[in-house]
Amino acid sequence: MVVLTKLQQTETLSDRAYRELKRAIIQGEFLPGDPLPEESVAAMLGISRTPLRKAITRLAYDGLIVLETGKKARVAEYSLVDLDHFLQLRQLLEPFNAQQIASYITDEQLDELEQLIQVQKEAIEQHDMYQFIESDSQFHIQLAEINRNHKLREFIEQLNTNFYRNYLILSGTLEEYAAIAFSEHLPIIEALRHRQPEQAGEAMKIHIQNIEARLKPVAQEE
Amino acid sequence: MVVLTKLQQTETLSDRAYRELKRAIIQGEFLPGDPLPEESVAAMLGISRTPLRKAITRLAYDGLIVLETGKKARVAEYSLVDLDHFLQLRQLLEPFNAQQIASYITDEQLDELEQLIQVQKEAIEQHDMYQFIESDSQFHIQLAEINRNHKLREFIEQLNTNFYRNYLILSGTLEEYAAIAFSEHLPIIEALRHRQPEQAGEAMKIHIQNIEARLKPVAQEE
DNA sequence: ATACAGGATCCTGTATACAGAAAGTACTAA
DNA sequence: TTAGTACTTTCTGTATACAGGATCCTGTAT
Repeated sequence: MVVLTKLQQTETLSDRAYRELKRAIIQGEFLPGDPLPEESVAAMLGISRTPLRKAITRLAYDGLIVLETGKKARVAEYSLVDLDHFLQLRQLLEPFNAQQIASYITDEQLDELEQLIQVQKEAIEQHDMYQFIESDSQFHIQLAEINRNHKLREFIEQLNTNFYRNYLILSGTLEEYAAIAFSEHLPIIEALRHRQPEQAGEAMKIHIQNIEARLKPVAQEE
Repeated sequence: MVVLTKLQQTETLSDRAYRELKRAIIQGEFLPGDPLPEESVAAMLGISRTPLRKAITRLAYDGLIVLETGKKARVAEYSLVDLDHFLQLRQLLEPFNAQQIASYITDEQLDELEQLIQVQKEAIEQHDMYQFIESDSQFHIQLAEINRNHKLREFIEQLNTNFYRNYLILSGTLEEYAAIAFSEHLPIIEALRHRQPEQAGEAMKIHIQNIEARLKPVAQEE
């Protein structure tokens, strides 16, 4: 007898509100500090406050929204110190991840990563910086999704989501770095392709160190 | 002119529900797999479903509760694989934390840690294993609270909360290890007391490696 | 007995109502 | 003009109602 896992039930309004709000915040449609009054946001989404409140609670846990009892929720604002903190943790977790998955990544997964690399290349050629950042972030998140350690996946995803949302805002001079960042992804893929844990970890470590180095000058300007 | 930060407003019913449920789950009053129907849990707490739902959403993010659309929430069940995953991350994050805080920990903070150590000692003498685990977990969480990296604090707290809740259940033979675990805390404090980052990180690394080693035999029995 | 169908029951997801806190506004006094 | 105060509006926190899905129970057919 064939056993299939039942398909997940229809997405709830709350889930959709969560996805849509998350997207809007990441893409900068709501800016850091913007207030998010429940009634009006719910009206925008065409739902009531109840499902929205759950979505807001989740976004607060993701670090995208700040909640204070009795006050309006607002889009989180990050300082450069926060970004540095995120990078410290990425520096710790992402090379570890790259090293681990090198031993069990599949060819299909490698192909999907190559596709993302391709998207990045095109984004650079078309000077579409939003697309670049989006696919860059996606590259790191997708690498994490391969790991069997679910908590690690969660952590890396959270760090990247928080980080890239702000990277977009901070780095006006991003364009010149995009090509470099892109080129650093190649040795990571290469090491994974050859199932070399050490090299994959090392390549990721170098990449994130460089992200940090590239962010520093921007921080100086402030 | 003297400026004081305004005191936080009264805790909401939702916050209290969150704290109370978290406590009940960690202390084993609800067991892994137990269903948590909103209506009855709300009735137990003497509140309505609305504030409870927010508490449940938060506990789900903490990993203490599992939510599936349309189904009853239930207390999360962890496998030994999950525990191993938590330990891998603690292995990465906690030595890093110990190393960082060594350079700026205050004497007051060290004193508070010493007090926790004292509680642990007493718990062992009185064979109060629940108290021991509680204060052991608290020791690690309190070390994280000192770090200025807020995300790191969050991650370590989450890992410890999830870990210790299950440790209690898994380790019937805990008593013989409690004294050893306790003794491993001493060099950590000692290194912090002398503001030696390297040694603090190393002591924490050894400690967590040993936790892992002690858990392995238990895993074999299963 | 075992498997299945139908119905009753329980429970979640959602909308809505309302009290009291927060925020905004306009008016008064210096 | 500025500071302060009373009033109004807005908004959150909470309770509650209800529809439809999930679950459980019962009885029937194999």
